[in-house]
Amino acid sequence: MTDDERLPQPAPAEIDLVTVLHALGDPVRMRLLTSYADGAEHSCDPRHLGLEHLHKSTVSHHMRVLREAGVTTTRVAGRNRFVSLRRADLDARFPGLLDALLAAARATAR
Amino acid sequence: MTDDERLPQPAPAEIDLVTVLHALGDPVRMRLLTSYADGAEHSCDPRHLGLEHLHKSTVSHHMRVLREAGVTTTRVAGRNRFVSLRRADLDARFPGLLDALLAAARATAR
DNA sequence: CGGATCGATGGATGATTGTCAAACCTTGTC
DNA sequence: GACAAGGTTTGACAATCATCCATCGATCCG
Repeated sequence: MTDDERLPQPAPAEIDLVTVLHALGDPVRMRLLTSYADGAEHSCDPRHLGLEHLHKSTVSHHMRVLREAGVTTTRVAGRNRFVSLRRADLDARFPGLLDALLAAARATAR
Repeated sequence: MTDDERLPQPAPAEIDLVTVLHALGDPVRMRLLTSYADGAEHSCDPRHLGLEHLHKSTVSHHMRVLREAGVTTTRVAGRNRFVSLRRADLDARFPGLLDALLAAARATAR
């Protein structure tokens, strides 16, 4: 099976603010963040994310940046990856930041 | 005289979230932000900012990035520039974001 | 087994970026 | 006017980055 493994990610205490902001300072990754705001797990398919124009390897790259920054976590299940927000870890380390970011993204994206 | 002019900066409504995050996704500029958190005006001298190791033109570059992102404003007075946070504009556009960022920076920088 | 699917990986490429150095410009000072 | 002071601008250079393409690995399905 090899289910329920996680791709490499920083420990909660190692999440660095500048690294997180750098990760989110890109329109594609900000788009991914807003997709993940529902708290659910998401596949990596660009077509499910409003990123049809991007190559799948490019999306894979962006998801790696988010994961290595500590923004997301990726669960491996079979040949699928399920990506979700590390909301609890982020809220614990940077209280209010994630909510402010998501609110800002929602307010300006329409 | 030519006092009290401002270097070019985006209008409040033009401040873009991703651009702001991109600007702050750099350790030097995050350091500048925390310096500006007191709300006061600051000179551009690297020695007044804990950036003695950086060339003055490098600091000038970083301050330009912050200003063009809408994070700071620069008042020209004689041969001096006075840089300060655009706190009101940022709070109006992204409520809670600046406070969360500064709190996060304070919490992790010591 | 054979083929298809999901996604990661490695290489290549063009664009962006952080840094320094040197020159420049404007303003204040002698 | 000559010179110093505070910053900006330009050029150069190395490093990083976003993107695509091709390939690969593992898993699931007939």
